[in-house]
Amino acid sequence: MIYFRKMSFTSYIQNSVLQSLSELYAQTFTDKDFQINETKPEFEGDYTVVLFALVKSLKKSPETIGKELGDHLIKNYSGFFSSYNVIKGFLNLKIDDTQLSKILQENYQNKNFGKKAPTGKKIMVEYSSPNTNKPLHLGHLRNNFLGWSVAEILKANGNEVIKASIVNDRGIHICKSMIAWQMFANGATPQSAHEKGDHFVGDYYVRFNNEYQKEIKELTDSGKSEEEAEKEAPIMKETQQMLLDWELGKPDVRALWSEMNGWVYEGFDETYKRIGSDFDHTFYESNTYLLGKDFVQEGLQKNILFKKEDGSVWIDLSDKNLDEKLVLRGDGTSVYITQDIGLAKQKFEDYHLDKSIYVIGDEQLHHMKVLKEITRKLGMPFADEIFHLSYGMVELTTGKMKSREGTVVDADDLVDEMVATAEKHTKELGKVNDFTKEELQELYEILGLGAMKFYLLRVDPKKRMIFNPEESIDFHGFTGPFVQYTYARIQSILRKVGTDQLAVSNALSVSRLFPLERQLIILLEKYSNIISDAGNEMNPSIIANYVFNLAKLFNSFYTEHSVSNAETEEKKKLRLCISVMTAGVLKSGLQLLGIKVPDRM
RNA sequence: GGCCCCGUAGCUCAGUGGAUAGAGCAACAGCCUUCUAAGCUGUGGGUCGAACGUUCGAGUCGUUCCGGGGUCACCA
Repeated sequence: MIYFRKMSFTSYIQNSVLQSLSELYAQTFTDKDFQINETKPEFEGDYTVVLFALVKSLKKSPETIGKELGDHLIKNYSGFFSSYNVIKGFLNLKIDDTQLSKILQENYQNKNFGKKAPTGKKIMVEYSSPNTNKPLHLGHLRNNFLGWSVAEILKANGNEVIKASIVNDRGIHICKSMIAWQMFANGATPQSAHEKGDHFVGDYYVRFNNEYQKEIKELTDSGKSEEEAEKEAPIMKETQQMLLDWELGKPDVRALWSEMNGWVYEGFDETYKRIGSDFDHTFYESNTYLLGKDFVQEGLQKNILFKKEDGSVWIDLSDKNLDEKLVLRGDGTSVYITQDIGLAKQKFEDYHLDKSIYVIGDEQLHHMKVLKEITRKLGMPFADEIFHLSYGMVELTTGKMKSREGTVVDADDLVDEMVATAEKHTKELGKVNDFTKEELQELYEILGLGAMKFYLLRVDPKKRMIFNPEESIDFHGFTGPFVQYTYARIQSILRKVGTDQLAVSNALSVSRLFPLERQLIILLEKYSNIISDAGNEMNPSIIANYVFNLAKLFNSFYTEHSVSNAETEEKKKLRLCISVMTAGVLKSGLQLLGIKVPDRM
């Protein structure tokens, strides 16, 4: 039986204030007539009602309103509020300790605390979307972590979520790797080269570009213009021919294509498995690139699309401040947007989606806007449920990552480096010397990936971020390991004290709470709202910030108050409950970020 | 040039229109015989890019400008 709380503190306070206002002043108010904030630490109280906006309609001073409202709340909700004070237009309310104990009592063991009841909505989150001509890099990591985390956050908000990826497995870029392999590999395979498949294929892509540049230089040296050279370079001509052969389905080309893509998928799978990315469905462009042509005919009939003299088909988006956009070439072949429209439609039809989310970099904002507008003009019912979750590019201190210039931070290398750093720190501290080799390796992975995921998810997705490859990602402060450490510390308490007595006694009879105790319970109570906010904004950084603040507050509590040597047995029980619940929320929050927790570190 | 995003401490970032703008890193000073010091406590550090405007109240909303980035492909 999963237990979902009906009302958070803030909505309870909001309701009680609304109720009190109407009883006091015989007027109707809405939640826009006042605000509820957390009380600033320098004032006495937990939550603050900001009253200024009420002054006009009530024609009373804010102090008077505060006094009247405060008295009324204390009188009518005495079990909930214990005291109040008014400073200028701020009504500071203090929540009764017994109310806090009650919340703790009811939820400290609830594994689903903060999660929402089913909405019945089905949402697809498409992310990752790699090309098969090169390995994954830092930018893909941000995409993968973001997509995975948003999917989990949407699940926590009660939605059914389908994680999907579309693999760009066809096109000129793969042919480049294939041509270079034919020219230089002498039949080598990832096995014979002892290399991960995606890196192996990626190396031939780089090889292609080197060769291409060499040919261009030779041609320009012999007097050709740069433009001519680019067209005439033999290796490029071969590549273009190969793409044509691929589209015709020439068996030898298709066989090589399958084999090389297979190598890449083996490499990708290894990386995905290690970083914890998974997909419920994978689309392949080789299967979808012909989609979307049927709507062209339909659009032409409805006069939404028009044909130019050369036979190419266009849509006019000038009324939406966008230009004309080509949707079908003169020779009848489709362009990128064509298949995107087809795939969008297929997704909604095959999966009966309520919403389709695309996790794609902000460089494609325009493209996604066009896609949405075209589906709208074509009258497709799902047009408004296409959502582009755009995120900022990851750049290096030295500028953008460019695969051709070798300035790409490789995903596998970075993971290795993070895990190695975790190993170094762990060995220096020497707290887990009794671990087996396997246990140690698992710990390093948990910590290294935790540091990396937290680092990439703690900032607002839509902001571009700058990564300095010279400075390793930190393990102190606002980091994954800091939160993981707090969790491990709590496990240490539980090992020492044991939780047996909690199971027996249900009643928490502590009447007075210390500031840190009540602050922790109040912060824990907010987790539910945090999950909602993160879901509404599709923003994992809200979770990351929350989980950090919770860990930080717990660490203060930890140094200030002892659990095992608590002043009384009742205090001990209370603090055990706080510790158990904090650990649970930390674990749950980190899980939404794709980060695991260790029992010791 | 049109459209979109960003500009907060030395660095990386928080900050639903509300009180004296906050963290982490870096710097400095303390705290391990007691549940894990990957921690805790404290100090210093800011004309919130600039100027007007709306408001009882602006880092937050509006306008203009300055600086940075993206995009405006018959590439994906």
